[in-house]
Amino acid sequence: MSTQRSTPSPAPRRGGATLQQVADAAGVSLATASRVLNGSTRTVNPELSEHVREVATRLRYVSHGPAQALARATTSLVGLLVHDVNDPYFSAVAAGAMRVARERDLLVMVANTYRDPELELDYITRLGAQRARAILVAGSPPVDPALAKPLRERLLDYQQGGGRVVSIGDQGPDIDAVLPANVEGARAAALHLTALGHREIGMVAGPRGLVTIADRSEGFRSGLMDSDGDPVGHEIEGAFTRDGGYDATQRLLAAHPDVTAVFVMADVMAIGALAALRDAGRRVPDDVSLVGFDDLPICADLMPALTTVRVDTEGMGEQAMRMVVSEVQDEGRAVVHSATELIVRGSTGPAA
Amino acid sequence: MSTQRSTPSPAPRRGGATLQQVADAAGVSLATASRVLNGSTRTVNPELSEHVREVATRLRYVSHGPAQALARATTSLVGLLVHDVNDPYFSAVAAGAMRVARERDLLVMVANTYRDPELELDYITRLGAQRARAILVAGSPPVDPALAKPLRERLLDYQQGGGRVVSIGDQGPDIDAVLPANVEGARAAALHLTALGHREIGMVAGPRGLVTIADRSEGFRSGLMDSDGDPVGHEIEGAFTRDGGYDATQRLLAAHPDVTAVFVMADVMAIGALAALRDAGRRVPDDVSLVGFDDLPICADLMPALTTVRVDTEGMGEQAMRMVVSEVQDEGRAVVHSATELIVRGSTGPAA
DNA sequence: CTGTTAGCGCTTTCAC
DNA sequence: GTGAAAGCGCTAACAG
Repeated sequence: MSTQRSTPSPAPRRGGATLQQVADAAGVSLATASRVLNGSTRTVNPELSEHVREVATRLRYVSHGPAQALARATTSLVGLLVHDVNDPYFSAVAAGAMRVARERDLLVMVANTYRDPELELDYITRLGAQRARAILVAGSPPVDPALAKPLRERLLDYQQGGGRVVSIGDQGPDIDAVLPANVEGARAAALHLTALGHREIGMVAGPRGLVTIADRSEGFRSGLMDSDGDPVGHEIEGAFTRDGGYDATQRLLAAHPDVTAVFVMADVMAIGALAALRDAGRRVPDDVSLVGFDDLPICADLMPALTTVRVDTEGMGEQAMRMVVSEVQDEGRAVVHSATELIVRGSTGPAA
Repeated sequence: MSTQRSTPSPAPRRGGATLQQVADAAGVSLATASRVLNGSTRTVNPELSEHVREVATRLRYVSHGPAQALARATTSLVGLLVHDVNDPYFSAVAAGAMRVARERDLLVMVANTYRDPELELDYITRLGAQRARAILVAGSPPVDPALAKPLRERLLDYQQGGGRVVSIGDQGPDIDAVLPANVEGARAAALHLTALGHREIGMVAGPRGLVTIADRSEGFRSGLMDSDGDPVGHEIEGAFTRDGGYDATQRLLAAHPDVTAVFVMADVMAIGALAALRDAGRRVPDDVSLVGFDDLPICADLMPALTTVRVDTEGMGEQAMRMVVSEVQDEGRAVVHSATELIVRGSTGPAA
């Protein structure tokens, strides 16, 4: 576009001085400058070192990440795949992960996949292209092996290329994971409800294709099974959002007006369920008891406060990030379990 | 650690094949392979192109981001500085920013600064070192120029190095910004309350050092000023969290038991305020009206639903990210305003 | 403890 | 339309 100049003017350098310039200005070799400025095990004469450091500061030297990555064949970048950062569940996981990333001097690239398999694959490729040192997968994998396979394979590819993968939720063999006790938590919720005398119980599920939901559903049913009085669960599916919960609850009430308790498999949805119950004129917990899952911070401030199953979301994020920087196990994959706990609050009470 | 080998075994390549290997396998030059595989304006014979593409796929070639960054002197990485991703306000901004980042094929590195100035500076440096193409600053800057200066200067440094900076909130001259109408929104809240007949009004502020809070406080006071009946505002400061709001409201009630309305300058805090009011036996809105700020999604589902000032958080995130990739203005900085709107719900009513 | 010297993988003139 | 070659900025042997 611009006219060619015969004397190539020294374009204003993009990122300050280069290491070479610092070395020259300090009267040392490139190697020495490198050693003092960018962490090396090799030791350098303290005085010289100090001098180089001064010159670097004066020249506003800033290391060139990409160049270092190229030379070192490794980066300090970690990818984090979430369904949606704007969902409190994932933002908590992200916050946990970032806390330890910060301690370890890692930069976190967050990718919102909107639960779109194509996007997920694409992001993994892009993170691989950036030579991210690791990828954290926070979203629940699909139950259907056919659907899970592409993701899993792409992850394995990436892993084989030298990257580390840690998943929150089971992505199958060879992929390290931290596993929330969804089954146990849901089971506890069921026992709680049946102990209160509930027999006709609604189950508001999120997308059944997700193992998270499948596990919670299964755990709840197993709890029902082991309770006296032959309690029965009526399951309905909804979108993984507030409105999805609202909508599903309406349908549940229409189909089974006699339920005295509802188990909603995610708090985001439970918020909608609470609204639906209210709009339907059902008092909580007097007419209908409500139990959620995840224990989002807002739960305690809902009216009534929501009984729910606590999941240590931040802790899982931290744990996953810790695994990323840990030594890889020689034998088999690393699996860490994260406990869940039933938190009883005001939204549950004895059956009417 | 491991014993030195005389024959340096060809270590399993970290990221699959290199461009050179693809070129060789395809029987073309490195340059040609580069042209077909990584976007170039130069045109290549369609057949040859197709052939190279096939070979690349077969060899599982994945471009090497850092190497490209080095050669091109530019990256597709953007930094996003937030106080805390786990705060719904920031996670919404992040979600908006990521949506357009995705459209533009940009990867977003998110940094949690916990409102720590040191950390902020450090992250900017690190993002600069990674040669991030731009930095989005989402957190409110400090009011005190002395405190704002280091951040501002670091940002300017980065910008001078060729990076783009866009801030949500005013970081001063030369830094592009998207500015939420905090003053106007707060003003509207005041007018709403005084119109309902309130005269003794509590103001629960977040950290007064932040311009966001200062603006909201100022706007509210100006609204009070322009109202009839000489309404008076009692301001109290609290931490920028649910508990901060709870605590500050308790103190407010103790100091000014006669308030009939409370304006809380952030919804996160308003959630705590609502609880404090409830715990103090004040009915909302019968005894005390409550107005928040931000319009977090949960507001509509609180009991009562919270009257609040809507801020287009996601929209601001989108806008900011859009500015990042837009042409830089030749003259002066780019500033975009984002409107706010009072949303009246159940938490406000006529003065007792 | 310090300097020399190969690259790391890719882009981009510049010739052909 | 295609290839050869010169780097981009830095690290890591290797030799002194």
